[in-house]
Amino acid sequence: MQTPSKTSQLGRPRTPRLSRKAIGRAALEMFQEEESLSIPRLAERLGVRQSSFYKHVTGRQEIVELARGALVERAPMPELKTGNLDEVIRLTFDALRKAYSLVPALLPLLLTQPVSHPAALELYDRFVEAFEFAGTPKHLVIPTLETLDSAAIGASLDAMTMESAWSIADEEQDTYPHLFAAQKAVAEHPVDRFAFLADVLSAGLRAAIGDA
Amino acid sequence: MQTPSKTSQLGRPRTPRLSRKAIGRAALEMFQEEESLSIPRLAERLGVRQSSFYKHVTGRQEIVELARGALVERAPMPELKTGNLDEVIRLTFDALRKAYSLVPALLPLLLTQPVSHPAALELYDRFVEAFEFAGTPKHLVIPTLETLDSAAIGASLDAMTMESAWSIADEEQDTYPHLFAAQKAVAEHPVDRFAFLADVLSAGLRAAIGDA
DNA sequence: CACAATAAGTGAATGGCTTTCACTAAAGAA
DNA sequence: TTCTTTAGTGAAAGCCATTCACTTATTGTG
Repeated sequence: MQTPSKTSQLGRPRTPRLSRKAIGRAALEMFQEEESLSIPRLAERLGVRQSSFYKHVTGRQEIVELARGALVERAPMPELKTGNLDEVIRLTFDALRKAYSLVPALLPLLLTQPVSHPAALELYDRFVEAFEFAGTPKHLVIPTLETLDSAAIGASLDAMTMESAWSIADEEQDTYPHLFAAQKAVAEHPVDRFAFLADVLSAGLRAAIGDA
Repeated sequence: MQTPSKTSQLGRPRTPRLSRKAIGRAALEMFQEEESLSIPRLAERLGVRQSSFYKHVTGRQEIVELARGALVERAPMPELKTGNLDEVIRLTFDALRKAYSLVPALLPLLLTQPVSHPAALELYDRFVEAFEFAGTPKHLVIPTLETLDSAAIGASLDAMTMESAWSIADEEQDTYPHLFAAQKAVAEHPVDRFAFLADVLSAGLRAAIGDA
């Protein structure tokens, strides 16, 4: 008649097994490794049953938002205390694309819900501060940030749809002659997409902001 | 003993009830109206059982690609036979964003799979032709198109996450002072995001292409 | 023309998913 | 100590995509 040391799993555990932070981190990890999020599988990773999540979180969407938080916390915030607009543009773009590139599979989900995680809001708050410090007119700061954010997401997703965004079957090459030739041209003379985008954004934003 | 005129629904019908084109159109319509795609509900719309789709299509992803085709066919192709680079940039961006804005809910799905629908490939083929005609170096045409495409998608998605991409609770306004102030500034002095982006892209791409 | 092969639907089933809810047991407050 | 709240469990409901054996019509072949 031994004591039921058999960890009965039922009832409140002596030490908590879950927390919002742990959920966010595990979700991010899962996105990186499996390119998708499933609550049963996340539960398995955390040694817990699926229903347990709903004590900490209202649903799937909130888990995604926690993953955003975990992503931001992992991403290093650059020093932006320069007054140089070009530098702020490039550093911001680079910080964003580096973070996003870690988890391309998460991006479509991040895109469809507003940013509400405190860590993410704080990050953007600092970006805003830097743009204002660099002389951006107040009403253009948000559009500027949105532009950089979209561009960083687009670039990271492009990198995910590896190779090319356009998939042309061999026998169709003559049907789309210009597109096919252009793909060949860039294959033979590779262009660093990130650098290209950074140049475009830098020149474009400086022009748009300066004209204001 | 009357003949079983009761349309038995079983076996091959005298006239086809489905086609790839019809599926694509219905899927696009469903995305517009319900902001999501479900095969059972799509079957209901088309007066058919869910399993029927798999005679025309290999799976969900292919239905999404057919929706892309339907979207392209609905979108009007602009006249691009000008040699003016700025004009080509603006017309391309505008054509893309107009098409994407019709179905923002579809965009995250389009982003995650390569373009393979013939109508879409033909559209991009013509864009490529126009950029070459306007003097873009061959190896920069694809990066340029990708930039415009990402920007158009980003802008259309921003418009979907209505109001603002950043959701700050009232009691947190002081926690993110710069972000909050910037949001107020743009609210008081509204900026046309599409026009802003078009200006940025135009200036930026012309600079990047010219420098090549 | 007969008849085999193929094509287009159906219906039922499988296995995945998210979410809810009554429950249990521990922690914390009064 | 007793009461309330908290953090887990387990079972179930209701979605979803996909598969497969089946039926019936059409198409191709000798």
